[in-house]
Amino acid sequence: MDTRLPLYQRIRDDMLARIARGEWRPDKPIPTESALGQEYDVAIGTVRKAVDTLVGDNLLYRSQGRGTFVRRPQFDGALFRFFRQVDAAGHRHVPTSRIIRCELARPPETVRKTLGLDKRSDAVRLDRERIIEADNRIREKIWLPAARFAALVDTPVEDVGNLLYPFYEQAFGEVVASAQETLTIEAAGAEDAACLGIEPGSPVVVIERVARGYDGQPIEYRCSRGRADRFRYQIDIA
Amino acid sequence: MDTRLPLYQRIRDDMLARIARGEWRPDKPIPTESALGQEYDVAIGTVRKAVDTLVGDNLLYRSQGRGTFVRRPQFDGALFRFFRQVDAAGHRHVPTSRIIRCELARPPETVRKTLGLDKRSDAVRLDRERIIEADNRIREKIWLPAARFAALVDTPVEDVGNLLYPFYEQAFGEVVASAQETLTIEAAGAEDAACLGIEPGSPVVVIERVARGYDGQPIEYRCSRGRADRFRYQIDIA
DNA sequence: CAGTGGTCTAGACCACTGT
DNA sequence: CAGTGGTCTAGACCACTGC
Repeated sequence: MDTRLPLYQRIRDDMLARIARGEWRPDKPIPTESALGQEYDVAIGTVRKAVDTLVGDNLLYRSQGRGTFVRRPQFDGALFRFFRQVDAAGHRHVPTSRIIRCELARPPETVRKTLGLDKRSDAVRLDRERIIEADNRIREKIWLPAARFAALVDTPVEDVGNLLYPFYEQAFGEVVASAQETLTIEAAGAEDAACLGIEPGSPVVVIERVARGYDGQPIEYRCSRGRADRFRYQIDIA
Repeated sequence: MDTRLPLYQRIRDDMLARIARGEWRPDKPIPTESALGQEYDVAIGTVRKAVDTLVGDNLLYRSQGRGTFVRRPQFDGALFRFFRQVDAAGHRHVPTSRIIRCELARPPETVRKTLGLDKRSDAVRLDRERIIEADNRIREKIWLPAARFAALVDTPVEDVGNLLYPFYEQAFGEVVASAQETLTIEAAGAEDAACLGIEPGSPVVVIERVARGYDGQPIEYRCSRGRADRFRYQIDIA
């Protein structure tokens, strides 16, 4: 505990650690402000300021009269913001997912480094196809650290739902709290072209994602490919 | 003034309006907290809370011992985040800009609606080429409301610098405070292919941007095109 | 040194929630 | 109704800036 930092920042850091280590779970209330004030032996205003910063960072949310709760991160849908998912009639499609492969394998060098694995360790490889529209699919190659996810290879694919992050939390207690995505364009190879229903050489959008827990440790590496002509991404800059 | 809103929110709204109408200018200090407390006839803590929200939204910044200042928005560089701008030696390139055309013209329907112009009004059309690397250029088509920017067509192009937003502020007092960008991929037409030095049909990244002032009113419509094979975009999701 | 924002406290009162 | 967070106040003391 760095005593040079203001009290409210030290309290903030401690609260963040309690979320990261799972002492406070998503959608569950944290102790009341007066209880925290007593526990940390500070005035309520100081606790409020610490809570304010975490609310500002979207890690907590307040509900007047009920309490303050841990935010459950919700961005499994982030990928779908990238692709048009509205059909001619204006209906939204919820993409379905199909797991093609799930096995222990030796990850490529870049994936190994990204996940922070040592040289000799295997990882769980998960290949998946997602169907946004009849003629618009996404191919995903996913890598997970075997240390935490090895049991996945023995899980029947029926037990894994359409969305992976809720499944990670339910089955392994791993909560994805943030992610970094890198977006590039490349020409489709023969295999991708066949899978995506386009000509070889047609442009393909490649989205690489590293998903991390509250503590910043990498949980998942994911590489998704889809046809570029159905791609649309919108961003607000402030 | 809606008296149902908390005091600090009403003060926040009023301060925002003072920024929007230019009473408080970028990089200039606003009145001290105690002065604002007297002016609004509230306690300093209430002013602090109002200022806190504006600092949180990045519209103000504090400097201890000096004062609180209006943030000068800085995202003219936002476009460059999209394209690789580091050469083989690791040096960063500052793109240069060349204005190709600057005239009054009738804007396309979509541009007219985006800028909120009525049917009969012209707009300033600005075509520009930006050079990121020797073989990587961007073509920009820019539209500006004639009501505020008509004098631009009589301005020598030498007076316009490499960056447009600082010029808008210096010459017209218009400050760009936010923007929305939409990113899609399309096949290069003959003209774009020639300009960008690629084969017709090659993939091109299209970035449409609407730039707005502090008050949310549209200031500029901009459409930029560049070769997709040099494109890279990185985003953090939290 | 005077003046600024930064931190921390203490307490009053209000608005909302669930029982 | 009791308990929660939401608003607002008032004031003490600290740390930094510029003259």
